Amino acid sequence: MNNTGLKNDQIIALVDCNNFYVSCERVFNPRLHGIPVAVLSNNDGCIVSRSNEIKALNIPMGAPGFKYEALINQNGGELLSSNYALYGDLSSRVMDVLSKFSPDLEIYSIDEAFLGLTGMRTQNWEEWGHWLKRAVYRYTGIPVSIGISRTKTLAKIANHHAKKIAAYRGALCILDEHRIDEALKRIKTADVWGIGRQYEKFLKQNKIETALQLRNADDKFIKHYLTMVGYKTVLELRGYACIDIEEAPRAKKSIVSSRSFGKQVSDLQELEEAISSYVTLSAEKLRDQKSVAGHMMVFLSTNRFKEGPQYNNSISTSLFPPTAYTPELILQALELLRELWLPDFEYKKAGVMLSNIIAEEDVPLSFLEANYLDDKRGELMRAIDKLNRLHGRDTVKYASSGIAQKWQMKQARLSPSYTTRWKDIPKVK
DNA sequence: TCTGGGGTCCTAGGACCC
DNA sequence: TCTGGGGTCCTAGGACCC
Repeated sequence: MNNTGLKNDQIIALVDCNNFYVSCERVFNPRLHGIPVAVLSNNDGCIVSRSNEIKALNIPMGAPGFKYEALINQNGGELLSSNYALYGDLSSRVMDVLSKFSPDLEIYSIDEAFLGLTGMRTQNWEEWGHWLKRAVYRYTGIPVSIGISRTKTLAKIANHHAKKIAAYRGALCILDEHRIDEALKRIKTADVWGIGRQYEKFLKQNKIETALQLRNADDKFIKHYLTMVGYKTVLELRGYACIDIEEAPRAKKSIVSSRSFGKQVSDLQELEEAISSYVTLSAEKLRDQKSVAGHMMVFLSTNRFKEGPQYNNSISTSLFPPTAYTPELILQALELLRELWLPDFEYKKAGVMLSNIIAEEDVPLSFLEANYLDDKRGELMRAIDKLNRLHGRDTVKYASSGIAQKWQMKQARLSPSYTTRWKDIPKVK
């Protein structure tokens, strides 16, 4: 809740990249324009980004790729592996452009940002939105949609319409009551930010189907059944800002690294390699935000879509003193894994979660155990992180992560890393 | 053959204490 | 006969987000 909790004169824009991963692929591969294109999740599993042509074929979000491969091919389309190096890089370019338009920028996800516009002067916000949209496209090649209103939740709704209704040409501003009512009337509760499938179902049973009906719902009823979180959503629909723009990203309270394997894995040693890679990744993220973890969990599971004996289990340990020293974390994780592992199962996925995360400087003093940051171990981590940042991930890696890595995920349809790897830079002939 | 990965917040209920 | 009531901390599970 912000300080006032009162109806406000804020102006907030939500900028959302259209079909982001597909749009990234199209920036460097013009052949993909105008044909159905979908991008798959890790391990070439589910469809996580769809071009409009894919949506027109009624292929749902999250569907397993293999089920729709034939249909996509028949329509001259393409299925691609996800290329996060590319998307991450294009995302920062988009955010960079946005930061020139307002100092008040919250990067909400890889393809979305809120812009605080309060205090800016313009006669026509929609015109301003179209101008911003053109600028982002010109500098990055990424098409975006822009919604402008009084609260984040309302800006999301404006954005939704801007994207869906062609006449708005990608930007919509809803500030006066009449326009807000019109926008809310035309949106289902499930399309409201904060209302998911369960709440939609529940609300429908109670004759609340549109955002407008939700906004007008009884306070007590909402608080009781949708908790305070849902109540804040309703207040936001009424124009009371409850969710502030956060310019600085908050430190993570938990960090998970997990992957499905490219094949079934039974062998303990292969699992050890995987776990050790995941720990390495998690610890890097931990040090990136200048934190240490006080708790670690390792988990392991079989393929839930396959017949046969299932095993799905986890085991955890406390870390004292809390640490981000990779070798120590690997040691502990492997110990946990050996306890967790049972022979004769075909494993499909494993992972590591670090939690009880605190800032480096908040590590309690201990007479028994020195803080890793204060001795050679800290120096080592800083040196390795620097090398990997400079020369690419895994320039320096741990022997326990293995060389062969036969369990690695499948990425059969990966596009080149046009912007982040020298040898993949497109050549102009 | 082939079904992702990474987060947050809130609440209820149990354990424990006085 | 009569079986309190409040506080805190922790965890598991459920809702949501991208």
